[in-house]
Amino acid sequence: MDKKKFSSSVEDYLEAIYFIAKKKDRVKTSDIASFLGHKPPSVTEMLEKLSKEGLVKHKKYGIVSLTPRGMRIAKEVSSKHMVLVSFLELLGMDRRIAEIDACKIEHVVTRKTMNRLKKLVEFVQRAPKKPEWLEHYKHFIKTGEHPECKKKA
Amino acid sequence: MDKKKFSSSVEDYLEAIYFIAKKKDRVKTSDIASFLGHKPPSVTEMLEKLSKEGLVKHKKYGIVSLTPRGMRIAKEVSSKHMVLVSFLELLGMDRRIAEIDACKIEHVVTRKTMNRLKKLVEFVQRAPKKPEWLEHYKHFIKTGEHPECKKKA
DNA sequence: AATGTTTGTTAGGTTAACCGAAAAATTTAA
DNA sequence: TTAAATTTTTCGGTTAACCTAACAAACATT
Repeated sequence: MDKKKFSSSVEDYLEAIYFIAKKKDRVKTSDIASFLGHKPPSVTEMLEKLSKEGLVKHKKYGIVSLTPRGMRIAKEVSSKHMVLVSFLELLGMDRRIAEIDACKIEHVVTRKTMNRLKKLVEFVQRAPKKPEWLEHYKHFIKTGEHPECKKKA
Repeated sequence: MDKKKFSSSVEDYLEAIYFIAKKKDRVKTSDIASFLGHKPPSVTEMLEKLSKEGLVKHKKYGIVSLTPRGMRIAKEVSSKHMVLVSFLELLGMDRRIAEIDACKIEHVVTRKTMNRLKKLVEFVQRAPKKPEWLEHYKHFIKTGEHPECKKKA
């Protein structure tokens, strides 16, 4: 239906605003700039664009908020982010690296693949007991060997 | 040491040249253009750039080839691509979608995460027998239930 | 070898997303 | 409540990667 494709950059801004708004009630240009590591003029410019697109509410020199549409997209991106981080942590990556990858992958992955990864995370989380294969996998990473392949004694 | 970061676009061009060269001995501007879905002038422009960077050999109106450096990068990207496709197929994605995701993710994923995914693919491929958990996972995707969680009879 | 077709390059243009410097608005504080 | 400090915007630039239209080179055919 309403599946307009936004740039990585647009998604990053919306996600940033969403994230900042969870902690501070007034989101300012400078908050977004420092969060994203950009300079204020870039933020002003992007806010103008997002505002025209109906994704944020922002008047000159005022505070920033997400419109319902902006919020919906921010939540979608943020949810991809969380799934990706969980997935990578499952594989035993540090959270730090997991975050770096998630921030990139979240913008390019298809919905179908995203769903699969989400299912995988759920599959593991909802398993009745901690899955053995994950332990075996981690063992394989260290040693290059399958635990099942016992050498003859 | 020599870990210069190239744009997704540069990586795509190198990968395309590498791919085309596996089938045809003479890689031309138009081959690259149609492979990538770009117009010839864009290709000419990029070839100039890649040539200056020492990644391809190309003289006006001539054929294109990868330098050793270009080849190394092309192979790295292509190998990421293959690992990603294998991984996604493991999760039961169609090859078509797997390809789409791989083409995007290959440019943004960190080396560490790439290695983990590669290990996962190897872990499954080299398992002594087809891993049960993968069947269970696919069952979980369909039904939302863990096969182990048997209901009381 | 002249000519027409195909292919590749040049030239000029667009868009997205960043930047720094300077100007303007807002906020703080004397 | 005015002046100073801070924040935000405006303005003008830059870069990467695409494009179209026009031109030039290469190729293929007779």
